[in-house]
Amino acid sequence: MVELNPEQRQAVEHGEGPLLIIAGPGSGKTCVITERIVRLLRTVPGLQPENILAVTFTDKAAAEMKRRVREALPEAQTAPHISTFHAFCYEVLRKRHFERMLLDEVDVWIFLRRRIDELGLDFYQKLAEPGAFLRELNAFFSRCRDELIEPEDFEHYARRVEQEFAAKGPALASAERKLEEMVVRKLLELARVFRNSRRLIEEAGCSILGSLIAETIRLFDREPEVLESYRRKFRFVLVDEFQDTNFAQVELLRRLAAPPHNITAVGDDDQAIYRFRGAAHGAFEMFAAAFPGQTTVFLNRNYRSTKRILRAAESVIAQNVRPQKKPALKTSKPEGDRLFLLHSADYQSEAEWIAAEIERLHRKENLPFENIAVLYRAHSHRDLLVAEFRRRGIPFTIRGLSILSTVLLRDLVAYLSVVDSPHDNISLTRVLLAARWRFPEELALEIRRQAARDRCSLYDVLRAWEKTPRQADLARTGWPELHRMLKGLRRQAGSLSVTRLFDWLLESLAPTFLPGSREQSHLDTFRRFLAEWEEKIARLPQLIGRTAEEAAAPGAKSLRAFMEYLRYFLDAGGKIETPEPESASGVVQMMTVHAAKGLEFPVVFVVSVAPRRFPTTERKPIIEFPDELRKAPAPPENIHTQEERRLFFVAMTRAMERLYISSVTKPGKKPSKFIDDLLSDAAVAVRDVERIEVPPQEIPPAALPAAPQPPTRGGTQPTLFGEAEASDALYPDIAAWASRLPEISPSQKLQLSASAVEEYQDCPLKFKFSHLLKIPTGPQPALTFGNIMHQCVRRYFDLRRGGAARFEDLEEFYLRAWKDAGFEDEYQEQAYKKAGLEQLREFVRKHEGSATLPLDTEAHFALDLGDLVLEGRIDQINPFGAGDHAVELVDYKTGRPRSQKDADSSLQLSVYALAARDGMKMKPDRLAFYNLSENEPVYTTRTPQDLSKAVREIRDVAGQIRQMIFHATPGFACKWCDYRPICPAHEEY
DNA sequence: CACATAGGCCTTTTT
DNA sequence: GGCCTATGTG
Repeated sequence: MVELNPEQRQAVEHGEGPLLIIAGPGSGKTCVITERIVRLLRTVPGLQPENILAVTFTDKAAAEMKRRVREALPEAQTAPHISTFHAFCYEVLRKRHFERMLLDEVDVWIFLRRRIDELGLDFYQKLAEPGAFLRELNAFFSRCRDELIEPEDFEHYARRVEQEFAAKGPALASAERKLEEMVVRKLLELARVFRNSRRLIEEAGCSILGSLIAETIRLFDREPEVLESYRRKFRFVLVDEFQDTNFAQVELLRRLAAPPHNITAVGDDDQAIYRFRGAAHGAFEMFAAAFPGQTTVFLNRNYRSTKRILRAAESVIAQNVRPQKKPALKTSKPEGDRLFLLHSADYQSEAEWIAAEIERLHRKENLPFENIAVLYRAHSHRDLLVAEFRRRGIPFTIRGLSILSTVLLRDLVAYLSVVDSPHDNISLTRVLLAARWRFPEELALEIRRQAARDRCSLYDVLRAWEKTPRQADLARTGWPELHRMLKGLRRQAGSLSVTRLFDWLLESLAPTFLPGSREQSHLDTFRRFLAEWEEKIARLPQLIGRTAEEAAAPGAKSLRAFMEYLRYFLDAGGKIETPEPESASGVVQMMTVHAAKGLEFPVVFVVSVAPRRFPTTERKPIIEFPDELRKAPAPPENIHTQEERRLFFVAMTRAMERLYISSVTKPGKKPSKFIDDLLSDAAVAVRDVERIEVPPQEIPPAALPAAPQPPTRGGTQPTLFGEAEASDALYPDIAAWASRLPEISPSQKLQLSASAVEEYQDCPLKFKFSHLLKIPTGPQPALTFGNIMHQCVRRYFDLRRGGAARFEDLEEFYLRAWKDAGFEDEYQEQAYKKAGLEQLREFVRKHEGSATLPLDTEAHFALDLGDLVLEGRIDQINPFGAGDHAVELVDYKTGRPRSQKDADSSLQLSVYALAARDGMKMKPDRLAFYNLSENEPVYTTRTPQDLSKAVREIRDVAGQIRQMIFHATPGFACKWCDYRPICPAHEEY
């Protein structure tokens, strides 16, 4: 028997009736639950283990609780039912012949993406990215499910709002009416899509994981005798992490725990951090309403942290509005070390200082690495620190690491992609970089140049060369061997299962890893992902085809299908994570604060506590849940900050002995709000906190031109390819390759276009890849479409020049010019095709009656600026106004409509104006972006000063190019960058 | 004080 | 690409 404190004992010994245990961090909560189960079994007459139901939120928590109970009751023949909410519901439903396959969020996304034409999308749709809103829509439907709102309920609501609008609409002012009309239209669309998606999923014999609870409640309400049998069976119900329950879950518990409500809820509202995935605000309020007459016990004795850590954590959480008065955390532990409040001016300095400190703790204080945890708010916040750990050789492990970003998997996926589509230029580029293929960069560059000239793929060039004297050059490389291997795999790709194909690929490459190594574990995880995919599509072929027949076609389950699935998987936000290692001894633990919940470490670093990082800025969901439909208590106004603060509180209370809080702010800027919170209690600020000013780095590395780095890998690690000799042959050294200086002959004038300059400004490395290394990318829907539309506009004016321009003629031209290159699928292609035709129809209508003909179309220019040549093509030059040589320059835009602001600040228009003025001796008095999507032009002008400024901007870029500055600037735009698979900024090791 | 502009950011996750 | 916040400007 464990020794219990008075509050713990009260919780354990409580008899019948609802019990609420508010358990602060480190207060021995799991122990209390376990002991309570043991005590109930010993004292309640006739109570058997199987009469107890205990629910948690995660598998991990359930497994842990099972283990503890088993240890406490070694003599028991049976065991209490301990599982997650979802597993419990699944079991209940299955006993009632529920045979549906469960889809998680990613698979729901993929399933619906394949049937996007059946969803009835209108407003929530994007041409360039058909699945763009799917995640938001699913999140919204999931929100509805958490509030027990079914498609029919939502439909009722939408209809009601529609009727209200019909009644009051006519009285509204026009602008307001339009706005409200839009709201109604969106609601009706949501109702329609909700209904359709539910129907499609059900027709396929599936159910959404998140709807299990609602379905179980429906079962209980429909068949009271089923509920009654569970009530009789489970005489006591215990729920862990109660603060994370949502309305549906409370409703489920309310049905299970009938009077006298033998339910025990354990939780802490100060640790509620899962609102984003549906946890309701005010779970304890709901508890009080559902189970009247509760006894509340506060467990506030902390067995984890020092007094100083607890006082600091308390001073932070005290800034939250807390409805419940609860006693402060106390401990019999010593005062302990002071907290270290670090302050750095930038993230690089922060990373270096922390890495150095960890090194020091390990060397000087003999602290084992596994005693140290680094916690961060978002995964991306760890990047610099990881680089620093690697540089210093500090061992670490990352929880929740997506293996697809590791070098090994990026390599293997590239091979798979080349096997599937040899014309995937980027993947082939990556494959050829492996030392094993001995493919010199000079040769690769020649091939890329040839591909650019011939407008074909790298693979086309390689194959063509095999029949020419250039074959001799190829023969000196590993290409013949690689090509043989790829062809062999490709021959089998249509018939072999992906797991077999993958095994074959591995045999061919013969990588060797130490058993238990990180690489081996990643490999195993990916292999398992493939096997699970095969099982999944065997049960639900509709995941890989739109129709069952399509999915059953011969070869449908092959590599092609998998690669497509993988693409969708990533679009859907899917992540393949490594399983948690059995033991993490000897390595620093890195994880998000969310992942750290429930864990404890002797030394904790909370990093990047900075404005907009921690707390993050609030981002409201694109589709907001209507207040009117909410059944759980309404959240307070500043809920976001409060939740972030709880997260910060959770982070702090993970520390047992020593806590480092690392604040980052540029000089003169305000630090994170949480730093103020930490220092809000004057006594704590003075007594318990030691401030450390981290010296800034001399030069932030991002500002440096990328210098070739010595290979840091290899050495003691095994080599990936058995026959490669050099130690750096483990992986293609993307970083070293990407930082090789390109050859620009100094005598040659730099040739630049407006888009090239903009590309450089966007990401210098991207510019280098495309303009200097000439790495070709594949066709893209937006570009294919844009190209066709430009041809059509040109055709229109050609027709007019020859007389009449009828829409029918243009239509015929359009359909003949159509190319199917690059589209994601038939749906996207048809959507584009339709939109283009509509735009052209409107274009013709709009230009009826206009008599002006262009002076020129697609006018090429090359403007010599002395040290560089500006090149480009002006879509259209029109006569404009009365002045001599006065013209209007028009650029047609097919994508997102450009705004006035876009036009005013466009470098492209400035360059056109420059070319017209200085190269063609015209007066560009008006510039226009013509938005084809809405058939509206946006006009702007440029003053001579504007043009000088543009020239300066271009010269500035040219100067940086001459200085060979080509670092990557990773950011949000990377999501759409074709070069991502070969970008060193996206390699994790 | 109201408004424009520039700069920095872009989560967390259940069978 | 869009949004939010801190900062600059009239």
